Amino acid sequence: MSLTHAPAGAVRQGSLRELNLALVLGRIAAAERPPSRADLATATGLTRATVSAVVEDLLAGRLVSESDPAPRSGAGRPARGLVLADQGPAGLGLEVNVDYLAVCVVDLAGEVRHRTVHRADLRPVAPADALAQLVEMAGAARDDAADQGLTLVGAALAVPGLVDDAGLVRLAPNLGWQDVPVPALLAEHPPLVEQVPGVPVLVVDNEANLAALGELHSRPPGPSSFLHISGEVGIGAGIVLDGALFRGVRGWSGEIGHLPVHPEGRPCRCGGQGCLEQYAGQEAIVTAAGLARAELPADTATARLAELAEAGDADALRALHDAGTALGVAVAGVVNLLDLDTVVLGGGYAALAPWLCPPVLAEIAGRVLTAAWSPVTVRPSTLGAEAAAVGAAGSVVRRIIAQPAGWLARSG
Amino acid sequence: MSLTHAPAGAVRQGSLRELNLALVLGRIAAAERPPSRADLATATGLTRATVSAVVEDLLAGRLVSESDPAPRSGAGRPARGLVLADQGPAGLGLEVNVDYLAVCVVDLAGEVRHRTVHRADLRPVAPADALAQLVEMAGAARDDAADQGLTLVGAALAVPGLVDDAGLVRLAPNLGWQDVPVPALLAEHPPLVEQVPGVPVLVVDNEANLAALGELHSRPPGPSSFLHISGEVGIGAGIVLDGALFRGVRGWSGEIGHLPVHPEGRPCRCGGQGCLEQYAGQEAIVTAAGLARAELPADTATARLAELAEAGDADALRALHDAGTALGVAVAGVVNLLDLDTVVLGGGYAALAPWLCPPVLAEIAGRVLTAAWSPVTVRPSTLGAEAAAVGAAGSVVRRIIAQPAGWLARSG
DNA sequence: CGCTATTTGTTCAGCCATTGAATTATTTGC
DNA sequence: GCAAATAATTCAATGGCTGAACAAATAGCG
Repeated sequence: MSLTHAPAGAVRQGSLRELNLALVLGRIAAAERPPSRADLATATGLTRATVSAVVEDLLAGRLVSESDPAPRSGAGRPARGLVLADQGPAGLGLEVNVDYLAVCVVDLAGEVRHRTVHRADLRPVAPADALAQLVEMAGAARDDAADQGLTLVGAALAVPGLVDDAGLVRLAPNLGWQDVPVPALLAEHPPLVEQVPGVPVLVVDNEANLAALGELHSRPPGPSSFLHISGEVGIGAGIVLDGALFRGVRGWSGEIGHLPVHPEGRPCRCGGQGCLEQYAGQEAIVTAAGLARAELPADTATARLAELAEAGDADALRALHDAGTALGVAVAGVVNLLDLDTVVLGGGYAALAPWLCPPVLAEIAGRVLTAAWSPVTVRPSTLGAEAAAVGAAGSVVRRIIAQPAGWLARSG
Repeated sequence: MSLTHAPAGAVRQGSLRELNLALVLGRIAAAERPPSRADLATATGLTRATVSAVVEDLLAGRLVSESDPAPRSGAGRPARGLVLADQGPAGLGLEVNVDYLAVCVVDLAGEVRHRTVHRADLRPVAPADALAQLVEMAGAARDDAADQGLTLVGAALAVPGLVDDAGLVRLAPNLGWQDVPVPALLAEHPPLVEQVPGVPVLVVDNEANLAALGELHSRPPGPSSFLHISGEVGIGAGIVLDGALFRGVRGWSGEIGHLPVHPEGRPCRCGGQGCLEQYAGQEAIVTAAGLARAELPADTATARLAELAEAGDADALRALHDAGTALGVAVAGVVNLLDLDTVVLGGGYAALAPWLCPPVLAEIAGRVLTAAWSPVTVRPSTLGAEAAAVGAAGSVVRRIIAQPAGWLARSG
């Protein structure tokens, strides 16, 4: 699942071109402003002749296009800028969450070209029905994308739960899903995307992982190692190390919600005691703020909390402070362990960041060994509400950028 | 420091050979039994012709040698097995610890070909003097290695503390070192190793990191992702993910000793409260076991504890159980976060593993979300006392294996 | 013992992609 | 209008991989 580095396998004759296609395209994608062929040559270390040849392939495959020359001072023939094509391959992002379904389409440049959200309580809905609705939304998205000259080449589905390698959703507790064979259920519908060598038709992954990937690929480019925490009913984390998502041995990394913060504390539904989720999960905060859960559906709890805190409600402020402290204890442990310098608060935490950040930073300052020498940044996510869907779609186009040869082979 | 994947930079004409040299050599190193050229061809996907050419380079550079044909049943021309050369490049491992200096030499195959340990309390010794003594030991090691046909091509030094990118030891609290410019101090002595392109003359790193690398490269090959915990006076961890050591953003990962296990508990010298070190560090265990610290030098405390536990001493058993429980809380958090399936207890913990493992496993079973589906192994380190020195030397030869082109260019 | 089947390893012409130098293209500045 | 400067392309040369044919060395079998 690692997207950034070259294949560990054999380097055959043709791999050379494959690798340089990926190298050049990756540079174009990472550049701040449209680079010229000459820029790419100096940046990559290839000769201008090679870059020209590689770019010609990319242009022919409609992965990049020439832009207006970037204004430059000085003499000389003006450069022709290269940008990722705004037509061509695109990724389909899908998300099933507790209180909404989301579908979006992201193009090569990372722009969201289509977005549909359907708000509904998904807990009483059977998985097959939820997926059927998602497929319907995706069909409309594909048509919209086609009108914009985009071809969907892969899909990724975000779910709030544990997913195994085969795409089986083992357990999504807050959604009430257990052992749902998503790929099999989706296979009953007509295919949504075109098959391209090297790009899986469907990837199913944890929403926290995909939201973290979205953050990784957001513009302007941020750090290449960070922790992305999705605070919803449960608390999940996506761990990005050296520009790649770390999924763990079985793909179940990031269960930060069950880090013990008070080992002899409140029992948790996971069987443990004193898990973070019991102190900083949505329900814990709501309860601590003195709000009746019954009158607060999951999808408005966060907004209500932010509203109260904004108004200066003492109970809400105290609840958020306590939650932030518990979160800070857990984050301090993670930072001590992994030596990260950035923590992103996403999901429901994004809106609560103004009140959560101070106590988190305080715990980090007091508990992280190296905090004195190098500061840790804690900030809210830059992506909006359906970050996981955007990240999912983005993960598809990143595959094309990492391995353009497959797409080029397809389009002749 | 990532050893497995291809360079992220340009893939020039000659890189092809470089990559395939590394690929083939890596396969030879990883193989259980000496592979033939044909085996390598099928394993790598290269043609037999290419493998022959690549192997010829490796043979000419004395990185591999042909072994007696492996017994094989069936018809056909017998294969000639390829093994890593037992002469040629070797790595120098150095270690400064609280109570000993260690030097060792490891060959390409990972065999320890020389080992010297000098036991002494290093705390009152000035860093420059300690390093001078180490250099003297290393000189003898180099001569011994040369007699065996080995050429030292790089050195790695393990220290129990935080090291920055430049090799500056920022802080080694238990050794009493602070801001010690190790590379500058060693540069005052005659060079110990031959310069080889692509292999740094000296790497300074945390002992926990290097011990973890040693575990990673030990035979038979273990898992490619695990946590290696060095329990000494302080508690450090080396984090190996997907076959590569994860060093963190600044190289200071693995400070597991300061994971909060009782957030409002005992104050720690790091400024935090309730850090693991206060409950499972050597001093904490010794104190809890009712032993007077004064009469127990650091280097015998662990042995004494094991002795008492073996004899059934109730205080010692209770102290170890409590320490194991605290350790288990921290480890459970790490496993939840990173989804690892193996935890290795090294350093002083290795000898105490029989008493530490049960409570650690109990905490994991109770606190890890996925424990029910997939078990976590907790076991003592297979390397001996000076694991960090062996790992340090091993890290040098792994560089040669990952980038053989540099050595081959040198030896003509 | 000799023949065949089988597997290993090498040789060699062909080919693909990169290289580096020369060439063409297009602008700014004087 | 011309020189300087930068961008991009063309093209013969080169290095390394490929695939097929060939040589080498053994087991099995009559």
